[in-house]
Amino acid sequence: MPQSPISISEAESRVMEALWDEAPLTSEQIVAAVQSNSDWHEKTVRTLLNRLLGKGAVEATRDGRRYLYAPLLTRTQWQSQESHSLLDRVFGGRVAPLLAHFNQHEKLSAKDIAELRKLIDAIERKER
Amino acid sequence: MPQSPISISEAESRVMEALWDEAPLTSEQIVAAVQSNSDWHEKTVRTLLNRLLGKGAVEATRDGRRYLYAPLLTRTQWQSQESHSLLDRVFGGRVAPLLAHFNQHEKLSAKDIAELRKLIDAIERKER
DNA sequence: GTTCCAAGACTACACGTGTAATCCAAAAGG
DNA sequence: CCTTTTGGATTACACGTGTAGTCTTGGAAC
Repeated sequence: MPQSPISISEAESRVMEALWDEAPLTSEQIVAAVQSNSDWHEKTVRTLLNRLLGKGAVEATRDGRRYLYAPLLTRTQWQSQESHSLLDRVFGGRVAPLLAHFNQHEKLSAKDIAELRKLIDAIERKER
Repeated sequence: MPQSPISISEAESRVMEALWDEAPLTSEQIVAAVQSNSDWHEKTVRTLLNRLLGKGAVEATRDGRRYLYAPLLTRTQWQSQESHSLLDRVFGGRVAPLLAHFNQHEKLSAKDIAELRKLIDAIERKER
């Protein structure tokens, strides 16, 4: 259990993504990875990385004169937090209304639907 | 089509909820409604209401010496915005991984599952 | 009419966040 | 050694947000 839920900002999550894809990384590698998907200044990325350190979302271990950074907050933990937050804030905490919303107001591709059916089937099989 | 997507904050959405439940309302009624679910100061609620006005998320029509407030941004629009944002930011824009996440990492109640199955069935019937 | 009051308008202020620039120390190069 | 480089630490600053307080103006009450 995380002692107290670590909350990260949108921009910070972009930096985490780099580390979730591969870790540990040097700050230089992180900067490069983030910049491949954005046009942020190197300084910006380093600032975000430091804030993540301060929040305890990543750890830094010395490696010679640099640090190697690795995520402490996992992608799954973060996805849970964000999903929960959306569900509670916007859909009264229930999953079905969320999906219903997507069905009625967003486009679900045929592929989406197929995937969802598979999932439900799998869930139900396990359930019984 | 909303001219440019209206973005509202978490606190502001609490005020919108009052208006989504019932509209039009006077500011006094809004304050009362919001305070039934929170302990915010009346001034706070009025500030949020004014910010929503400024953003074009609500409209105010004069009624004697007061205004009657009504939502312009609909609950459905807001739910779409928020859902989309979560999906794009956190799940690469696809619905199935979101549901898969809930399945693996959150608890889906039997009722959730039943509702989901019904939904998928309904969707598929329409689809073919 | 003058006074008082309430609804709304305007102002306040700290904190997080986006977005960097500057400062510093130790390694690397000469 | 002295200088340059470079990663990291510190500082900057505007904007949105949470959370109110103060100001103002047009009726309501005398």
